[in-house]
Amino acid sequence: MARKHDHGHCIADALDAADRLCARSGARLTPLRRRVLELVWQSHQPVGAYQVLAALTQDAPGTKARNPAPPTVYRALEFLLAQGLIHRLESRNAYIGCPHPDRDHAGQFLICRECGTVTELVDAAIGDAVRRGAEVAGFRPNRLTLELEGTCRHCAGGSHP
Amino acid sequence: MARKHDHGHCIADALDAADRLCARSGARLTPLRRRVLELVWQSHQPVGAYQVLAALTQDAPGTKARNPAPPTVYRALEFLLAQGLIHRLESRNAYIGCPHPDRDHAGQFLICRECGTVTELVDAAIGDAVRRGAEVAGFRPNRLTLELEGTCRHCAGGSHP
DNA sequence: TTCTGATATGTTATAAGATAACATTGCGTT
DNA sequence: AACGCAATGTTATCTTATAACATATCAGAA
Repeated sequence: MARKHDHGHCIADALDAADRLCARSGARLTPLRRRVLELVWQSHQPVGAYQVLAALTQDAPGTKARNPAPPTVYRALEFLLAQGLIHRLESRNAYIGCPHPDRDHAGQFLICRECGTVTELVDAAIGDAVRRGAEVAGFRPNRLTLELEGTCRHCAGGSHP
Repeated sequence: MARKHDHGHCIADALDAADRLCARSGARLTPLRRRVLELVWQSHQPVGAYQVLAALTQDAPGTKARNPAPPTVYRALEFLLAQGLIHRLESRNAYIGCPHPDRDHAGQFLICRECGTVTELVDAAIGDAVRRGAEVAGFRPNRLTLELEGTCRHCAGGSHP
């Protein structure tokens, strides 16, 4: 996540991918759900459910949802999670868009303390190590939560301290 | 965590270790904090802050804290976390006693969906893999959250299904 | 011993995150 | 048009967590 990039492109890509994925799977990416996905993608920082709610509330009053309530948002988020279009960051109670919703994967996240940017990792070695560790303990794994808090390349790097 | 074990022993051990650790470090393990630690150790299932609060409320009315409020509990939990005596399970918003508070380690947890039992792992291979993955991304790691949800040996095992 | 400053705890109020339960809408099918 | 189903709206409430300020307690200095 470079400091400067065409984020509009990120959003457009994500929405396109979502359209394709849902078209293929038959899942209904309704305008509301699509809008929530777009809002979650506003940045590479995780977004809270109530931030999404606030943004929805800002939407032109002419829109369907004139005064959305929490369940509206949580239901949309739930749908997007189920489709693998977003992830939930447990350590932050927040949500973030998934950059490769097509691939099946456990979320592994690097969360920067300085700038809040979250980078998703898909590291087979980590997955393997975890699986092996679980196996030794006789544990049959299902869902992995892996969140690493620290300092990202940009915030640590000498170029712009 | 076998189905049957002398859990009183677990608790006693944990409290002893806490006493020793705090004595050495100069941290003040007050009666309240010690009591909260004891309550967190009531089981090998994670315990919520409000469960601790409820238990504290049950304590003999003669005790100092006749009607404790949330901050009382959260402050004690915060202290125990800082001393490494307990861990927080982010995916559950709950707390669990640390079986080896002396060792410096990142929390790696196996959480059973069936029985709720949490086992703490200290797996160097996992830690290494994560560090390596972070390094490749130019990320300087600080705090690791690793929680694996699944089925534990006992609940999966054929002996008592 | 008494004072004092720091740390710990009490108290009140509220913020933030999430869900239960039921009502309504909208859309495709028959 | 009538039905059935999925999505959304609505109201209320629950759980988790913290802010802000008051009081108490303890260790060490005077």
